[in-house]
Amino acid sequence: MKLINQLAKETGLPIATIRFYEKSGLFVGKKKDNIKSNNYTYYDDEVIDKLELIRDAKSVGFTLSEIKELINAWYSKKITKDEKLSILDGKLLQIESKIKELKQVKKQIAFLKSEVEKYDC
Amino acid sequence: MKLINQLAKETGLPIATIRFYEKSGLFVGKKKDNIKSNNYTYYDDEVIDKLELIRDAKSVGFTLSEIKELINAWYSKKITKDEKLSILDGKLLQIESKIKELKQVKKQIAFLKSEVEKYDC
DNA sequence: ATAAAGTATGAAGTATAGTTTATAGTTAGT
DNA sequence: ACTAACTATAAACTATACTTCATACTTTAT
Repeated sequence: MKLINQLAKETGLPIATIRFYEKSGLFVGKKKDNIKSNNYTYYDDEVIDKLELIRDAKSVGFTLSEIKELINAWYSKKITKDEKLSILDGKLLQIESKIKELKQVKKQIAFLKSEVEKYDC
Repeated sequence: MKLINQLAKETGLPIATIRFYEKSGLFVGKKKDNIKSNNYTYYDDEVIDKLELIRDAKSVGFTLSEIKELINAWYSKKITKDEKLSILDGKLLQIESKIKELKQVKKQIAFLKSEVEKYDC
């Protein structure tokens, strides 16, 4: 079980950001009832995976609420298997389309490059 | 030469968004001096290309200021050829890394799917 | 035992990317 | 000629995603 500082070290995310994500419902930590002196929150290793998923998914243009939906598709017990699979398939489609758009942008940049090289503009 | 309504129709972007992008310096339109009765702005076809680039690049996580940098690398006359090429190469690297992250996210989703299918959770 | 570092919480503040509203003038269709 | 649709501009407003601040308590190292 890890404290928030540990999460920050392992993921490279600022503590305040991790707290913000937790508050946004992207994951939860646990309070230890047997420890009465403090109010610290403990996180298990699963949270590291979630934070890394958040980091990656964000950098390719997913919003936090899309990521939340994705995470819930896996971890939530409130939705059926079929609903989970359909959410995951939806995300896969979204990713395919993002890959297409990235290739499109890449093509445009390659074109710009060749133009810059051709004419000494 | 196109009016803003035309740009909106061709790109699918709201007029207000196009105005916002123009105000943000992502492109410029032209006022026609010979027409004295109105104050309309006219855009040439290049602007359509820019708007499509903005749309695609945004959807894969580029910020407006990153996109501006990219567009300027091509259209600006104020920077040298080598500077342009180095900016474009930088963007290509950024795209490569985004593609890697997308593949990573895809892998994670595929894994989640297989788990959902395996155990009937 | 005390100072430095860590944790919790709430609230306010900031940056980015728009969207909406208000006002006013212009053009096009009938 | 007149109405509907279009254009311009500025300012206020909104949503998302953080970041900073203030306060207070806890743990760790020396």
